[in-house]
Amino acid sequence: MSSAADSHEAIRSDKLRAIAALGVDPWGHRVDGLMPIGDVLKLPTDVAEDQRPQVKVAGRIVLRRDSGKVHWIDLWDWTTPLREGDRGKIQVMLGQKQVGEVGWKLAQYLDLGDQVAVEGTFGKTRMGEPTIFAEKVTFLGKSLLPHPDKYSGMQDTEFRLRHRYLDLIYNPETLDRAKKRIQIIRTIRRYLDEQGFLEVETPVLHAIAGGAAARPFATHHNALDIPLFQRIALELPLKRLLVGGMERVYEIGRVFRNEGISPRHNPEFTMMELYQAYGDYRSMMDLTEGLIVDCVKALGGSMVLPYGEHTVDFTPPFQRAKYADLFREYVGVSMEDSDACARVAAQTGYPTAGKHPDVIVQHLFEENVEDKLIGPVFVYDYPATLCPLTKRQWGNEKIAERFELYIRGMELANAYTELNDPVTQEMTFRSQLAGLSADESMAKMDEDFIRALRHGMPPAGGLGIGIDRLIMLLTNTQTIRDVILFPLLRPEKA
RNA sequence: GAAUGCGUAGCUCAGCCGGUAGAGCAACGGACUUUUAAUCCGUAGGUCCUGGGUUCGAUUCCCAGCGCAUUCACCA
Repeated sequence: MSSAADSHEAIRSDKLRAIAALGVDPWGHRVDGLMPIGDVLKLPTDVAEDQRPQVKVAGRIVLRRDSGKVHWIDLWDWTTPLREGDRGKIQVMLGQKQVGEVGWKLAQYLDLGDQVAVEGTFGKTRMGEPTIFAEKVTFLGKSLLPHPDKYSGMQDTEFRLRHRYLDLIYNPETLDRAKKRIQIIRTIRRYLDEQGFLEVETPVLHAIAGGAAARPFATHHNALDIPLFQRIALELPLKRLLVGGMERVYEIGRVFRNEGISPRHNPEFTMMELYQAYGDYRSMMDLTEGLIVDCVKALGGSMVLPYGEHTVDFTPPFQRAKYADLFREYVGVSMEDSDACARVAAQTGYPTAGKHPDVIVQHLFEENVEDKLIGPVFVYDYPATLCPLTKRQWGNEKIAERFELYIRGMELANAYTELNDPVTQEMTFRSQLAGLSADESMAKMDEDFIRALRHGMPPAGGLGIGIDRLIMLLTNTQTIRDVILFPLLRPEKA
């Protein structure tokens, strides 16, 4: 006997043919009048046998017990998380006398992973288990490959990511997170819509990948014979819309950065950016707080959510702290004292020669402050040179009107009073370009954007939120790959 | 990109200080009309990630490669 002839797949294929030989389509067809299994499980079971309600459900066979003239299968559909206590699925009894001749033959060919619909009465067994006593079985689809272990499920990270469809079935957290993600994004849309923002769609393919300092993915348009880049930010097109009089706009969309992969970085991720005419970074703080509080509420109620070994308290108002104050507190010197900063940086081995003082300040901030920011805390008033798209404070050119929202050391939101002065904007673009190495400086100067600003952009506040990281935080997920259904993996070898 | 760890049956995992491998579940055959990770009897299932090296002999030791994970680097 060769192993191939004996394989799970071969055996299941044989069963599939046997099912077809019964005159039953092994790939199923439309079924009407189905009830969600979650709803059936809520029906009362303590009724007399002749009073049992008639039900009809469809789902996947996740467990099977065969005891002679009666088979028991556990059916699962997406309305009930698998493995949650013993109510994660519904038990179905297939009795030889009850399901008819074809139904009984069919029962002999059922495997874990197959999909069936059953009709029957709903009650409980002698042992008190809620059960559908099947009168009719309809075959809906064969699983030609065996499913994961019914008890241990799937543990291997790579296996889970490469078989997300199985992960969704056997690890309830996966489906739960996917649902929560949808709910959070829906909440953001509702919140912004209520505030009068318009959701817009801007191009993914850019001739110039601007709006952030990141390496883009490059592609090529054949008919025009031009290089194109996938967007790395939403900012520049949205601000053009501000110039065009669209006073409150936002976009929730995928951006792409050709950089490393880590528990917090996926090459494509989802960003929300919004721009509000006549606002500033302080109006963005209020809006951000309201938005996140709404998302937390949408998930169920508690304002204190677990994250890893810690908790995060989202009860408003969030703390607000000046960058310079935090800097002095944790670094021990004033960020305006360039010599002192350089000295502290040099002590830790950081090369300071030729670096702009603000770059050194930023380094020290990242090293000494960021991971202390348990938050939620709005850090505001940044050193200006770090923020090329941000308006400077009126009367203090060294300070940029910007904040970042930190929670558990993660940057969750980033907002500015937008720079609407085309002359300053062009200057900061150019000075930034001058500091970039050759491969980083690819076509970042967006002349058309400057031209748009010359036509007059209203003063405005702008906000960006990394949606994936927000969802990580709100769903207690430690890796971005688990809030994205299909994170990038190296392709399997053939 | 670097360091470390991991890769064994469909799944979850043992094991081998070098003598070509085991368990539970799944599968196959049989018994059982109220089971609950059903139980009982029996059977089969493996390129021990890939390629080299050392050795009489490598799944085990060594080297290289591939994949994944963690940490770091990169990353507004």
